[in-house]
Amino acid sequence: MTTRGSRLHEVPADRAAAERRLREAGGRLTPAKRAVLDVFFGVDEGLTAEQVGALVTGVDQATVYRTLVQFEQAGIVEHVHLGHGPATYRRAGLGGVPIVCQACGRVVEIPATELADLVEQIRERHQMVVDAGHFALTGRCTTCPAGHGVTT
Amino acid sequence: MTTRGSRLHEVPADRAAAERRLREAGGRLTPAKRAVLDVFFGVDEGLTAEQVGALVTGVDQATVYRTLVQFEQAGIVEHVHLGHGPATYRRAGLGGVPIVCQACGRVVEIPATELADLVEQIRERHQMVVDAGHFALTGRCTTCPAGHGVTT
DNA sequence: TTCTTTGCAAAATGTTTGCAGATAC
DNA sequence: GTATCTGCAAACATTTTGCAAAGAA
Repeated sequence: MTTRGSRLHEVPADRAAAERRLREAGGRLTPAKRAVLDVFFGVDEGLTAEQVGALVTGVDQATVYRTLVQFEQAGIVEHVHLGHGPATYRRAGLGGVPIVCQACGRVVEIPATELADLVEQIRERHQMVVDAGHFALTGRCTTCPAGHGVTT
Repeated sequence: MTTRGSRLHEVPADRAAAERRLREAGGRLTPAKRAVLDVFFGVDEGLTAEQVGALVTGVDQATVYRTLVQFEQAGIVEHVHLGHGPATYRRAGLGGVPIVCQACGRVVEIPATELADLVEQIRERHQMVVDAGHFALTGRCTTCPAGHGVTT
C-alpha cells in the first residue's frame, strides 16, 4: 500500500498551477480531470466522492475515485475522515481541522494555527509529526442536548 | 480532570460493574457477551471487530458487531476510527488518543492530559466540547522516511 | 504511435439487517 | 412464558480493480 496524502510538493496556488502539477506528474489533462478541477477550485468545503461525482455529470464514479487519488498524490486535494461515513475531499492547503458535533452533525472548522502548539508538543514528546490536515475531531456543540446524535 | 462531556453513565470500574451495567440496560448475559467482556477486560489495546471475533471463537461476526454496539451504548467500550480501515474498539475510560504513523503504521498513545488545554480552548472559542476518546491523529514518526507508507 | 485514461462490471471491505430458531431470566 | 439473543445469509455502503475500448500527447 502506498501513501495518498504525503505532500511531495507545495500546494498549487491556483488552477493553472494545479494543471501544471498534473502534467509534471506525467498525467494527461482530460475532460474528466478538468471538470473535477473546476469543482475543487469552485468550492472551499469538503465534498464526498459521491458529491464530486454528482457535480461532474457524465463521469463514471470509478473515474472520480481514480481522479481523486491522482489529485491527492499531486498535492491538489486532501481527504479527511469524518467518522463512519465517506471521506471528504477538499482543495489542499485550506488549513483548518473540522470538528463534527455528534448530536447535530454540524461541522466547525478549527484554524490550523490553534493546533500549532499541540502539534509542536507532540513532536517533541512523542517524535511524531501530526498531519493536521487529515483528521477530524468529534465532539458536541455546547448547545446540543445530550443523549442522541448522529452515528460516528 | 477528565470531564468527559455527555457520558450517560460512569465508566464501569471492573468486569463485575460492566455485567451489572448490561443488566441495568435490560440486557441478558449470554456466553457470547461474557466472552467479549473477557476480551476487553484482558486487553488494554484497541481491537478491530474482526480481531474481537477471532478471539471469541464460535461466535458469529454479526453477533460480535451487535455486542459491540450494545457495549458501547452501555458505556463499556468505545470505538475510534484510525483512517480508512476498520474501527478499533477498546474499553471505555482508558483515555489517550492514538496517533498513527502514515509511513510505518505505528500507533502512539497521546495521554488525554496533553490535550486538555486544546479541548478547553476549543470549547471557549468554538462552543464545541471535543470528545477526546473518539478520534485518531495521523502523522509521521520523525524517524520514518517520507514518501511511502500505509493508506489512511 | 504509445501510454494514460475511461466506462463498465465485478470484487473487496467493513458493517448492518431480516428472519427463524435457541436461550436467558 | 416471553422478550432477548443467536447464527446464517443476504443486503448495504464505500471504495478498488480488471479489462478492453477510447483518447491525449
